[in-house]
Amino acid sequence: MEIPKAYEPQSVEDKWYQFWLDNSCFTADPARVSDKRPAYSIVIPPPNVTGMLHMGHVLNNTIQDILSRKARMDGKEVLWLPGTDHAGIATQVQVEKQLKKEERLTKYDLGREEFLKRVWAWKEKHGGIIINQLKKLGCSCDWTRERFTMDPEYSRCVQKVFVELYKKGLIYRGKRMVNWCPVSQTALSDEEVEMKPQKGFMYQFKVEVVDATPSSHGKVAATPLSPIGAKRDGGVATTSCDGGVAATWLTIATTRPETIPGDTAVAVNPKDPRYAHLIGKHIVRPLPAELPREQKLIPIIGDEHVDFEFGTGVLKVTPAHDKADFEIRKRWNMHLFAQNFPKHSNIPEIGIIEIIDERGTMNDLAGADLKGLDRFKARKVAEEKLTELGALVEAKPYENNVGFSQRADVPIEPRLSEQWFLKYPAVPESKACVAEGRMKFHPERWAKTYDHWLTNIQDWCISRQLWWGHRIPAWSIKFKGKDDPRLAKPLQEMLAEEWEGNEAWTRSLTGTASEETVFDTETPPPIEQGDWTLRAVTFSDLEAAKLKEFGFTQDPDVLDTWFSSWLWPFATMGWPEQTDTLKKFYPTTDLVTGPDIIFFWVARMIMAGYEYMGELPFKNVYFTGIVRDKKGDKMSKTKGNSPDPIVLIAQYGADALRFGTMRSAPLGQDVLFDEKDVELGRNFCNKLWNACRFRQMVGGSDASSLNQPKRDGGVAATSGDGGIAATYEVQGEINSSLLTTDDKWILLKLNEAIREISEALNSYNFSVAVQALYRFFWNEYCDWYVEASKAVFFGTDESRKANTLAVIDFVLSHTIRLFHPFLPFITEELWHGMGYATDMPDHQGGKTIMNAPWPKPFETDFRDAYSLDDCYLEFANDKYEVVTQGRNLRRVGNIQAGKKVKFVIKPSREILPHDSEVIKILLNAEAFEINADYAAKKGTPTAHTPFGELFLPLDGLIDVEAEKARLTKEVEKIQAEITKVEQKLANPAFTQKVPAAVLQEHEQRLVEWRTKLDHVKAALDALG
RNA sequence: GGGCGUUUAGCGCAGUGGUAGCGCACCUCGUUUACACCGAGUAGGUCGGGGGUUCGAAUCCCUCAACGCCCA
Repeated sequence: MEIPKAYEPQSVEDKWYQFWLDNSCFTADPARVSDKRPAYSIVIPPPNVTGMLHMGHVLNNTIQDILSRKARMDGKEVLWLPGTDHAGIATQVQVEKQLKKEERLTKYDLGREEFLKRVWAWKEKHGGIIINQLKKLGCSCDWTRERFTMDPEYSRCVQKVFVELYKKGLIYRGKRMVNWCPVSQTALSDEEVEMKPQKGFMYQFKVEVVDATPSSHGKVAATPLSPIGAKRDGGVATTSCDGGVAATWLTIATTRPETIPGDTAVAVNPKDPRYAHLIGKHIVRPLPAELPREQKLIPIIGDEHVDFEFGTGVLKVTPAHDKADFEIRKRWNMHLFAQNFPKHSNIPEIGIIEIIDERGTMNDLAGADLKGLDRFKARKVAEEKLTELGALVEAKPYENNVGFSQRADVPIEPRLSEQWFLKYPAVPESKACVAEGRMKFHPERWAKTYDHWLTNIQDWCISRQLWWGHRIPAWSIKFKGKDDPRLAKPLQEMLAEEWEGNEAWTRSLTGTASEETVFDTETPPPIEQGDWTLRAVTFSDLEAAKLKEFGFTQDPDVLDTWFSSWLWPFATMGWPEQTDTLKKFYPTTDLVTGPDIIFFWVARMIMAGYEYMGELPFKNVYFTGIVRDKKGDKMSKTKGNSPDPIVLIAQYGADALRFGTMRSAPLGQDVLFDEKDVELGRNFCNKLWNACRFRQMVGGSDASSLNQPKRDGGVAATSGDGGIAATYEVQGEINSSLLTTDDKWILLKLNEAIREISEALNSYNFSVAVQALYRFFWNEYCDWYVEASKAVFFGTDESRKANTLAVIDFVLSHTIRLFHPFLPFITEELWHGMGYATDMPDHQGGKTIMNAPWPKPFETDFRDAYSLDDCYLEFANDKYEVVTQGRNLRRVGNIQAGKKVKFVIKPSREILPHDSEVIKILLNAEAFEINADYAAKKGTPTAHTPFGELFLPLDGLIDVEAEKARLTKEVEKIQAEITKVEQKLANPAFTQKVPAAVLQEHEQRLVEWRTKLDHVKAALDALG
């Protein structure tokens, strides 16, 4: 049958993926786990359910697939658990965009319920895309266990966890500064904010300093300050206008003048000699301009955190719109509180004025000039206004870091708002397991980053003002007292019994033991003297129904997406039930993810693992690099520098994509991806294909030397259109006595490769493993062994031919297995097509290469049986050196690559017929003559080789001058080396101190170089 | 400002104290019965700069620089 010369991956890949699915090859069975068959598990980092496969996914999932497939071949019971993430903001934004584009509607037009229907519809339509793409890539996930973070059971886990943490007092509600995204209109956690350098201006404006005393009703009366002497650069300035009353001015620097109306204080460092004496006085805030002077007075306070150097050393404090300023206010007010307000009785508590609304628009309190403007527009207007007032001192271009919303890519607005927060559980355990090495990070350095984050950990803002996500399982109702008629009778009774102090209590409204609700009350704000809030938290549907009945309303917010993904390793395995899957496969073995989500996800999973399973969730974490383009830029949709992996797969094959990606992905470094890598992968697959094709051609079924077919193939391995057909049989036993030096050489090389590749994989060094495979297969097997084997196949010794086939089958059947984790499709095709599957029991490769045993380095017995002594490595290397030298001579003689010529050697040792035949073929020589008495003519190109003096008799056809020049250059090179070694050896410090072995090695090196020099000089002389 | 990482041939990378390597690209030759998605052979490097330790440094130490990432 005609076999295609080039490998055609498309049909092969689809065929085998379907075969694996049909035969449940990826399905893990906890019942099969035993001491002899240990469990191996990975949970996939769940991709965004509506996302598309990108190069980052390719890298990440190829690695997981390699680990999984290798573990199967190691005889483990493997669970690679897949699934998708609902990805709150990302998905919601996507659907909103679509809605706007196609129907010109906003989510508010539809209402929450209807909008969520649309999101689910979107999910149904697009949710399968990325899963199918992973299948295209060859991922061996257990699809029967596929999970989605909003599956009903999963949602229940999320709610259960929320309730338990609330009960423990770790979840609380609070009015805090949060990172607010004015576009998505939701709070974001610190981790979702990306700092980006931003070009803007540093504005300096001056304000008047006044003495002020608060009047009895809180208003401040001002008297201009008498002149003071201090005059500093940019700091305090005293001006005296026309003999009038002199005023003192402070200069303040800011990048956000639009927030001036929100300033409630000015802070200086109490240790700053320029300003310390001003603490306790007030300044006149320039904006809003229309306010009466006494309403614009704000205090100057001291705060040790103020940087002397930054700006003018005077900081405007906008507690409602800046995190640091919020903290300053808090510190100051606490300081006053601690001192019972004695010292600075003229400085009241610092207030807080919100001037920007949730959409990033200035509100009424921002003043007539700014009101209604977008915050960036307002900045311009504020600048104009300051100029108009004569307050603006300067505006200098300035670059600073601004927090951006990762999703919406707009500057976040620090904003005070009511949110849910979580105090992280199990922090000490989580820190210890990595610090003590029970959990390993690869590369190790990420452990530091992890530790640092855990040390400075901040409470997690877990609420999001979104609609798509897990609704917070908290309900509330307002009431005035336990007798408030707004409360249903049972609630009144409950309050009467339980409501003492502020402790939370648990009750079952439905009277069922398994269904319960946690209750708690919130104190009303003191000023309003408003209602109390009765809060109820439950994950029980029955209880929730009851709450609704009693008039409770559910919190409108949803939980941060990561609040569901941090449960992923066990929630996907059936937790809280103690399922068999959970029992056998948790903790998981490896986690493969990007370092960009080390805080978002990895750290939080570890904490959840300890909190809920009492154990770490995985033993190893492999952090991939970031995939960049060949110029080093991060790949992104907006830049358009990210190739579509699916297009690449269609063009080159999934194996090629995997191979190319892994080959260029060094441990711990970013991956500079180039389509050339995929092309290389395709070429490699083609080489593999053709090497097998060669085996098939030399050992076809009509070859008399081959055994009769043993069986009829078994698995339907072959395709009528393009596969390799099993038209011949696998060769049987290798006959030790018939092994050539080439055979021994390649077997020893194979052994080296097995060792090297296994070691690389065990240490997660994938690119090293791929490169070792590449080198072994291409440079050692194809370039030397296959070529050398032609000496046998073109000969007449049938038993030798059969033996060589046996060696080839041995090497190929091992090599294909070594390749399988990297190139799952082509290896499965060849495994069957070459007939290697038929020699194996069903569960060990007979059915699929996936379960074929991973090759092990040879045992001593095996080496002895086949006389695999390392001396054969050296001998064969010497032989190939003769060939290389000979090819060099061809080049010297300008012999065209295709032309057959005669070589002569004056042997320095015995050369057996087989070896001389190999040399002849590898040199593409007409003849390889062994002649101890050969007398070369002047001008005959010659080279010294390990087998003796090699000649290429050409009857003076060569360019003597060019060859002389080449050899002269060679002489110079060798002489330089000799000088180097001689100098070393002449140094007594060297000869006396260096270890004997090193000294000996240097001495021998000198001898070798000198011999070589003699030979090259002789060759030069021979040219005349 | 603090931390981490990187800097070796045109490009991408190996190289844990003892003769600087691999792949790709380049250049030359070649369609020989596995493969032109191929084969053969050249050429190409003061190992980022400076200093130190050492008989000996790409490798260890110090320092500077550039680039990248993370945290303030």
